[in-house]
Amino acid sequence: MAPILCTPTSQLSSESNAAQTLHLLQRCSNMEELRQIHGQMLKTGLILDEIPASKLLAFCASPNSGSLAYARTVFDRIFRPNTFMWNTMIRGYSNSKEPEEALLLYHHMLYHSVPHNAYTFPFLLKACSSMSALEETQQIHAHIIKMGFGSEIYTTNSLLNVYSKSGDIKSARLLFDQVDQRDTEALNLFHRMQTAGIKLDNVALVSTLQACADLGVLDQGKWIHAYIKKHEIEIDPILGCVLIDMYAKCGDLEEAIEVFRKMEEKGVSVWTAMISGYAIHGRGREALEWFMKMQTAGVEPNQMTFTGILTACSHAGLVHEAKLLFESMERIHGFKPSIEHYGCMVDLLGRAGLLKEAEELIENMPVKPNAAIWGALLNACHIHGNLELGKQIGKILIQVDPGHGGRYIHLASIHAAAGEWNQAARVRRQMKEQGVSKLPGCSVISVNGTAHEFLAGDESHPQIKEIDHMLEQIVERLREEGYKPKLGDLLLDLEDKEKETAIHHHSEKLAVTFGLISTKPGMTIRIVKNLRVCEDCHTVIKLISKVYAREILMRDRTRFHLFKDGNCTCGDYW
DNA sequence: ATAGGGTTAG
Repeated sequence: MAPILCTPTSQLSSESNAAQTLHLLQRCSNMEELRQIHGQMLKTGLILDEIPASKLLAFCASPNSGSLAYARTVFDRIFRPNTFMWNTMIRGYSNSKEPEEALLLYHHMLYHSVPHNAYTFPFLLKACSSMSALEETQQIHAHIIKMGFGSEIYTTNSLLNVYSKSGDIKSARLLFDQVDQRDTEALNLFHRMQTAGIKLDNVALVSTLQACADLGVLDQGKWIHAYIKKHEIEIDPILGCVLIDMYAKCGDLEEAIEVFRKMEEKGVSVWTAMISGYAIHGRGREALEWFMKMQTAGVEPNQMTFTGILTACSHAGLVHEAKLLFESMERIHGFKPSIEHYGCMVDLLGRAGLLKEAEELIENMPVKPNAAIWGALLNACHIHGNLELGKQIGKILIQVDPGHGGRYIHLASIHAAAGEWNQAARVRRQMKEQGVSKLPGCSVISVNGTAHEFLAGDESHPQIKEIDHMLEQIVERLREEGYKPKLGDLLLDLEDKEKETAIHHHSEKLAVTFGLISTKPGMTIRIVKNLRVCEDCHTVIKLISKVYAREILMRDRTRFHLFKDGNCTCGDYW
């Protein structure tokens, strides 16, 4: 069949015919009818008319009609589809299971020099967002600027959304790397949006704040809060919730409380965000107070509130209180505990050393245990040196979760702690054979608004010489205080001396050391680590907090540690 | 014809 060239005014179709077909298309409700209309259009030549053809396409490609393939056959036969038609197809694929097809269409569109309009990019970026295509997003971003859509509100909000959402840290990093590299796209985006007088609305702000919370970048978060105040944006319940969460996760609970205080409508989710905030800071007693205050204020807790409060109890070792709450969930509030709640309880019992009880809970609970449940128990075995059970659980976990590097590392270090070096090596081999890699530990410290990132053994920092020198001094000084490096479960095939060197160059030690050289005495050092803090580092940082009279606030994978006068708020359980 | 919202166990 010959390709069809649509024209705005087709000679072949009478006006009344066109009007009638449009009417039919508008009322069309299923594919069968549509096929008939399509047939008629082909017969009468109306398919050559741009508007009816566009409508036909839009119907086929709309998300709920579910006949994208049909739309494609129609589209492919049109000789020179107009911008609307291209957009329609891109939109269709962006909502489909093959969003990459949207990108391909976009390439064709570029190739054929079809002009873009304001609708093109939001559809395209949606496709990027659903496939986490960060590199493509950057390229498209460049096109957006080049083609002059850089200040179009839908387009910029879509961009912001992809950047803050695609692939957890990577994307958001791009947004916030501006601290280091002033030229990154995202900073430009923010700047351009501001200079163009574009206001970020609540929804855009929510995603941006979430990125801040994930990364723990307090400065950025504050900047956005300031933006909200400056533009007098109303803090609705969701924005408030995320703002509180951001402050809590960035280590500034006091500011979270301020936000809470100023909010007019305090629903259960806002209270829950506060309670969860106290939880990750290990401030369990206060979390309980808030939990009570909430109910006094007439707000009923929901399932998530219980997750929050049980986590708070867990991190603070409040076993008795947690048991009462757990029991009251169903009896008083009518909630059946979910797997998350059981997870909290297993974690809580395990941390408290009540391994037997934790195991019993798992056996008797009405839901099938998942990887998180076993993970909590495994962690407890590790903390309390229950090697036998630990090895058992470790094996189960590797079966349940074979692609998760952390599981192998955990099991291997349990073997190592038992002095079973061969076994430890075997687990590591197994991990290698499975092609599983360990997520590298990474610590970030912000100094004067600049983020400095350290990996273990990282030599790339411009001041690395100074840091190394200081680190040596620190270790010397701490040895005088009785510090001995804990090499016990270090898994490298190295001599002790080399192991020491390795352990002393863990990312968190590098970050703390850098903090000591680059901030004024007495200033709190703030660090965010992507994994759990290592045991030796935990000991060293406690000592540093005493010897160098510094407060060090560190967020690791699970919670905050506030090191002060030689102690840590986690009470050495984490 | 347009994009995008929330707090939760390990």
